Amino acid sequence: MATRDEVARLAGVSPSTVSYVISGRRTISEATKARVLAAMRELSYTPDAFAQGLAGSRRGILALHFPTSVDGYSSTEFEYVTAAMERARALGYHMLLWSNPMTDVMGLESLVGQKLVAGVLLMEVSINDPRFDVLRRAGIPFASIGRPDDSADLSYVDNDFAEAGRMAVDYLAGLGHQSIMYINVSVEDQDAGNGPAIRTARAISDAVRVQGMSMREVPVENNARGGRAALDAYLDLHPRPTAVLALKEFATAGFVNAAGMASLRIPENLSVIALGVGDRSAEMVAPALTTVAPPGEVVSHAAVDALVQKIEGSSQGAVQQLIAPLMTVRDSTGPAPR
Amino acid sequence: MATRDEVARLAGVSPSTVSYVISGRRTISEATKARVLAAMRELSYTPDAFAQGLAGSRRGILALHFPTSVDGYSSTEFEYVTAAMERARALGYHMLLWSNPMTDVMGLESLVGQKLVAGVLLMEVSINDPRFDVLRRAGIPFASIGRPDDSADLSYVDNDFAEAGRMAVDYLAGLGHQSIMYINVSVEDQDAGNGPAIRTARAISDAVRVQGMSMREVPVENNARGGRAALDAYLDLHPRPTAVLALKEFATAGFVNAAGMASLRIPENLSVIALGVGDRSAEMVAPALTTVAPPGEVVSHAAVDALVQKIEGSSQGAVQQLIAPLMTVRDSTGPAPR
DNA sequence: CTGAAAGCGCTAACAA
DNA sequence: TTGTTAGCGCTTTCAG
Repeated sequence: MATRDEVARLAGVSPSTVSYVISGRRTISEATKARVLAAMRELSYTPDAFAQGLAGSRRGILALHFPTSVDGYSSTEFEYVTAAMERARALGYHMLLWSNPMTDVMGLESLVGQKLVAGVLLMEVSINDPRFDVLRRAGIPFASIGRPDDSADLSYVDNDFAEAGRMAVDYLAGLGHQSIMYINVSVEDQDAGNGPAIRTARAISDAVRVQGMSMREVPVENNARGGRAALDAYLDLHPRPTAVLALKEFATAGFVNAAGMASLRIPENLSVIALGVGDRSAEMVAPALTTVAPPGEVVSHAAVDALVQKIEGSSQGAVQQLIAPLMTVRDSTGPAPR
Repeated sequence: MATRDEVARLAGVSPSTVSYVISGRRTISEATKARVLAAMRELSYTPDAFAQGLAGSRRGILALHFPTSVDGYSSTEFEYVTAAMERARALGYHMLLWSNPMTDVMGLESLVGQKLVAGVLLMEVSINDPRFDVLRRAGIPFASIGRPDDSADLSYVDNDFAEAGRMAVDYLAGLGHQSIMYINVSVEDQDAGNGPAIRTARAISDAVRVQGMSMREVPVENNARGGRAALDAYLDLHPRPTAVLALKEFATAGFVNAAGMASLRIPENLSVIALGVGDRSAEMVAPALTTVAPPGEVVSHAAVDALVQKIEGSSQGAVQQLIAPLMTVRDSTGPAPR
């Protein structure tokens, strides 16, 4: 691989001139610029990222912290990752996928201490997430997809759970449903401070109250077994709710499939709305799930934008944004049975 | 952030001594080692990754090239990514997720030219993948999950499609099935050189011949619509096969769901085996899919190991490994109807 | 408009 | 067992 000095020699200019035609931080005559560019192409020169990082301040890598999860990942979550990646690329950054456990505070400190990355984007943020303190103390730019409870000075992008809950409940109310069941994440997850679960529960119970409906909440694990457990819980309810709101896609699929086995007909006997589930997952299930979810790329894009703004100092203060959900009516919802 | 020189000063040693206690490339007396370690902790020192990369040879980052796909990603594919990430971390490397289109040869050249990454791991490899030439020419270590046709000198880890096809067909034969339909990827994907599709088709048709069975092949897009199209094709067949082998999870789910709508009973009327589909996806569908697939982490782990061996020169020659599939019998297979 | 030169924070060869 | 020093390939200030 050619170095900058070789390019300079070939072009008959000083090394710094080569740097300046690349960075554009100095006006260069068209003539020399052309010669330098030609030399660069001739030697197929690409600046060494480590040398650039050491000498300058610009570090062209973002870290995306996607903590390991026991439940595994859904394609919905993956959509966030790929969208973030694409946005980072569009803005001229590489994306380092970092998946240490959320509690690995030391690991995070060390990642940041290496100064490898220009900023950190956090995913799977909990209500009282320990990572914010670490990052704040380290003085590195960061932003998050999701937010903790104390988020006054933070840059984040999050789903508008309040709106999503209301939208789902209002839609069901419009179909004549009076009583719903909410399939929540497991109690352990709730205790761990799962923001989406907590905020969604709040939004739903508010909306239910406004509509004068009733609601039961059932916590289950996010897998097929959890879905079956939710169905068992449902069957034990008297009277049975006519609609179900569910948060996680594996549990939701499990519930719907178990309902089918039990000869419950969706949506004739029972309507189901999946919250926060992406299109592909919604269509893997029969009947295809009606969903209320934010467009995944919008969230990721906004979050990457917020992080980059912090890094490049192109904005003062924190960027805080709630992304409005979209409702996609598919085949799992219908009028309340009478 | 503290630098190495500050640590040295605090510990009362020379800067290089600090480096040597970190790298262990020199024997240091217990006394000074202890003092240096203490100073490092006191200043919470972490070596600067860019300085290390520039000065030394070791660049602690691997790139995982996961090309963007129009069909979106399944959770099965994501499992490969997360498993690779975990393995990289275990071996002391960071993982850069790189998702430029597969045809972006210049982008790949530039990534490599930056010398940011110590090696590249390729995913979604096609039969005549252009990336290998680029990497070979650049002289950078690389390995792949999947393999091209001309793979003599390459390091790769791939699924053992021949074995998978045989395993699936033999199992169906044992259940008395005589005639099967194979849901392949789209013709465009096949033309693009989709290795898994091509090798699986070959394996199945070989196994079918050996068993004296008959087979029909139907190419569809990997989404719910494709699955429905596959069902239409199935219903047009006379006589209808009693078993279906399918390659992609969204299409498979679409097929199974459409079959349910058409009152085809699985597995009573029709058995379905999903090839290469992960457990979570298999259980999102009703009935849960019998699968033949390699353990995803095994593939990724082996591939990362192969790459790191190339980087660290700890092995001569190419590492080539086919991972044996596992069959998980769930609810979508049963005896052939009579 | 362009060049010279001082680092950035390390690794590793050389010297003791 | 430890210290000294020459780079690694760039960015950017200081000088023309």
